[in-house]
Amino acid sequence: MKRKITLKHIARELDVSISTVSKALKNSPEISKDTREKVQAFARLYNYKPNNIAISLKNKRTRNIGVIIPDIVHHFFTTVFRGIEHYANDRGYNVIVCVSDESFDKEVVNMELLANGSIDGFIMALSAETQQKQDFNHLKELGEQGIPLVLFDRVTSEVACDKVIIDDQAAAQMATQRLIDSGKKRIALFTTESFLNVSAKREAGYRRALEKSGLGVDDNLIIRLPHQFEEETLSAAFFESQEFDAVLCVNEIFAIRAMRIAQELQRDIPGEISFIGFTDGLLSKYANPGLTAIAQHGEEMGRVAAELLIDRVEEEDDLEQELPPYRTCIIPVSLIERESTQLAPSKN
Amino acid sequence: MKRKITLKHIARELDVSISTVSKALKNSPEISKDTREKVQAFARLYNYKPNNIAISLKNKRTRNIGVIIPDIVHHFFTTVFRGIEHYANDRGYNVIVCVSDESFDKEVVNMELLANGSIDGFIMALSAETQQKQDFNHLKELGEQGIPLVLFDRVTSEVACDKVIIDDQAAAQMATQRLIDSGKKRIALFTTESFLNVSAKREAGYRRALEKSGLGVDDNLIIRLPHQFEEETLSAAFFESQEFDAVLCVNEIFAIRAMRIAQELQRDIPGEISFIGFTDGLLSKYANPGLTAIAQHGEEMGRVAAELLIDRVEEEDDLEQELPPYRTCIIPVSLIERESTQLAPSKN
DNA sequence: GGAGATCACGAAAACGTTTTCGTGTTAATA
DNA sequence: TATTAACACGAAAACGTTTTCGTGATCTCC
Repeated sequence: MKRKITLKHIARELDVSISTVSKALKNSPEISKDTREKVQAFARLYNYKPNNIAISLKNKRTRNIGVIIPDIVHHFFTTVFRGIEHYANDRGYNVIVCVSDESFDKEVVNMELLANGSIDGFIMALSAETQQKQDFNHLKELGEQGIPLVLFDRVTSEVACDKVIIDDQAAAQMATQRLIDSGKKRIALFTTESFLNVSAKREAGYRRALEKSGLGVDDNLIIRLPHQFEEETLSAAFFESQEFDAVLCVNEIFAIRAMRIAQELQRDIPGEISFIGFTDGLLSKYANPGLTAIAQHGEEMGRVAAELLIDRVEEEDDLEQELPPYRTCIIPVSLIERESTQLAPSKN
Repeated sequence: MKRKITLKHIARELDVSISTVSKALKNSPEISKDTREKVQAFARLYNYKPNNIAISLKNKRTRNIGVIIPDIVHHFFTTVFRGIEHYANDRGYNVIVCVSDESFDKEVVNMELLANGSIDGFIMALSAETQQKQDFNHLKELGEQGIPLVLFDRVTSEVACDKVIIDDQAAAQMATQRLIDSGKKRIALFTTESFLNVSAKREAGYRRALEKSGLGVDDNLIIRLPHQFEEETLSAAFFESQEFDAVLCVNEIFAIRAMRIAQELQRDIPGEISFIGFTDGLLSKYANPGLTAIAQHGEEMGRVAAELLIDRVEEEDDLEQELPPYRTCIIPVSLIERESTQLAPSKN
């Protein structure tokens, strides 16, 4: 087992000083051509690679970024993650992931662990519990410590930092409007408890579209399902007690389950009932019939988030160059039409 | 912006030495009760947290583990990842993820980057390209450098290390046998190019079941689809040119697509054709009809992989305690029955 | 009251780099 | 030939810890 070789070994072997080796490897003009070549040849021969940890300690920069997400087995988050990872890698950064499991405590613990030198900045989406508690002290502290933070998707106006979101309200309004345009009159909304920021905004957009079009909102058509979805919660009963001709769902699972119940009740899709779901994931694509979905372009979101973060991390190196103000990027959504709807062509 | 406080700051402030502070914080009996309490109070007040990087440099242990997977937007891999992450966190480790995108080069580059001090060991599944090239030098080098490695799912016998797999052959054989037991006589196999280790093994299991039961293998019933699945590849033509009454698919997507074609051709599922797919993911669960699937228990796989790795990492600390031999853990699969089959009760 | 033990603490090396600031040698210049 | 400049390199500090070892001061015991 050949141990890793260090500058010190090379120096001793070649009978020069550590500083000379270090400079020679960086091609410093301070070192003679002869010595440089000798050192570089030796280094290559023994496959010398500098120790990342030592460099991090010296530079106070790790080239690691911390990503904290509520769940990893979740199509949207993994999509964002892929965007982050690709962009970060291209700029020479590695990604450390922690999963909060929607728990406030795990979020705090994980962040504190990483904040002590392991990373140069954070990218995260708030856990459900954090949004419920509205406790953001751990995030505010980052600011005081000078650790950059980018929030995506699940954000809060309580903390000042860069953000990347979609315009949930506009997206929901657009989708609802498209259903209205296609002739639907009674549109239901399947959503979650409203402490989730995104759900609240989507509901607002849904309401707005109905009001603007003069159809008005019937609160009986809005049903709120628990965040941790249980199969029985969404039952056929609702389909039989209420009349509606379209459904907007704040996520894929709700939509898929709802479609299945409709099929069991022999309702025609999209004729009798149309369905649109948020988040264009695997389920939407492979459902039968295919589910019309609002694509959030997670990969693009991740790319932008990583770019904002790394830019800020690297700007901080230039001491006292004043930092740009915090930005909020809005990633445009798009509506992917499939068989669960029969929409008129878009006006745009 | 209050900068992070260090041992040196505390020492200066309290007019003691750095060593005293360090020991006091660790409750060393060498330090008087008075001094300990004074130091600890001060540290708490200023929220002192030791710098991870400095500790890593000192201990030559980072408490990070590197995970390299071919794709993150992939249900099975994220499931494994969740198992790794949870277990690692419980033991005080963080996880750095890199995605190889099924590319040999990215796999090598990412590993080299992390191997220079950033991590204590690797957990990985081979990229498709690596399996195709059969080039494992980057993995063998890890061994020489004394960096522990655990391979899962996509493994190779070429490198000596701990491994976690499912018994793909036995699983495929079991599933095929169950189809036979339920009265099916002509069972098709939808698989990928065979350079993927797992596909090859699953095919072997399929063949074995058919041969043992005396049905024999009809090579016309085996179709090989490209790994990067294109919609058109799997067409109705096959359904019309061949007669078969069941299909075993090496992944979910193939199965879902196949079911859909069968439905379009008005074939009754499971009456006329039954379907079983490998990997029990979201699609299997939410398909209509639900897809009977072979569950690989990714989370358990991840847990075991992380345990093997961390055990080995920590054993290496005890110098010259001889290391245990490499182990291969086989995670049992289970068959999740849904509506795409009508199986007789299992014999076990 | 002196020998040895115990106590409480500090100095310094070490981990592997980078970087600043010498310094001795050689070459160019007046 | 004396002065300076350029050159090529080394010593040492620094990043923030941990840990070994040394050392004064106090205490115990005969």
